[in-house]
Amino acid sequence: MVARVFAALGDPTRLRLVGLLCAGSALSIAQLTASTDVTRQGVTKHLQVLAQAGIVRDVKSGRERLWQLEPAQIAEARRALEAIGHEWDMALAKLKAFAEADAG
Amino acid sequence: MVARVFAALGDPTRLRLVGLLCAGSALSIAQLTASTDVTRQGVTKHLQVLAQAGIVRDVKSGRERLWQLEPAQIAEARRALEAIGHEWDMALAKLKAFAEADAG
DNA sequence: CTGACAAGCAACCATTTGGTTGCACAACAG
DNA sequence: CTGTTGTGCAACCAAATGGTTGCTTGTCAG
Repeated sequence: MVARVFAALGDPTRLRLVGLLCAGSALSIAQLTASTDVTRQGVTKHLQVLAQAGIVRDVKSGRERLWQLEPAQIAEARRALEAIGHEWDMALAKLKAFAEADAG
Repeated sequence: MVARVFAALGDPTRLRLVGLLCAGSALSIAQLTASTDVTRQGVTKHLQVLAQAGIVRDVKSGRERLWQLEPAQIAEARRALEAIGHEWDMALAKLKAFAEADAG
């Protein structure tokens, strides 16, 4: 469900985490915590929300757990927004054509 | 804040309301309620959330209140997702170039 | 083995959210 | 004026959310 992806992105802290991860390198929980203003446990919870939405993926490496972006769901959300915008544009064009036919 | 837009879209009922409204015609609360499975008050609350995110706008007409899409915020959210995808692609290209230089 | 560091697990808490019901109010039809 | 319809407002409720603290577990260095 694409709504889950939007919900996962609808939090400033999580959006910041995504922003950090989209730079390409996989980051540990401790590293991500250093760039936010919440606790490590809070970051863990946010990462779980993002993972459940399919936005991030974890890879265990030694004693740390590295997180990286999984851009497929983000691309799907983007397509959903494009569809909304496109449908809206079509409706506007139809209204405009109707108004011009009415005036002419 | 773009996070508010994502949060507003992160609910199935609200996403359905947006889908109904992006067809172009402004709809009343009663009309929108008929296409969902929640109460009229529930729809009203959802519309308030969407309005606070700048996604919809209301126009009073007689005794009813018509709602229509305001696609500017949706376009901005779309641009945010595009930026994430783009930054991710750039990082991937950089990694690939590094790997090739390492191999060659 | 011992210590230090990364992370997990569980409990707990306040606030928000999604949803309801009940009632009041405004506007149109007769 | 009376009834019907569309909406608003407020209270209320259960569940989810965002966040914390405390303790345990696992892994690496010396």
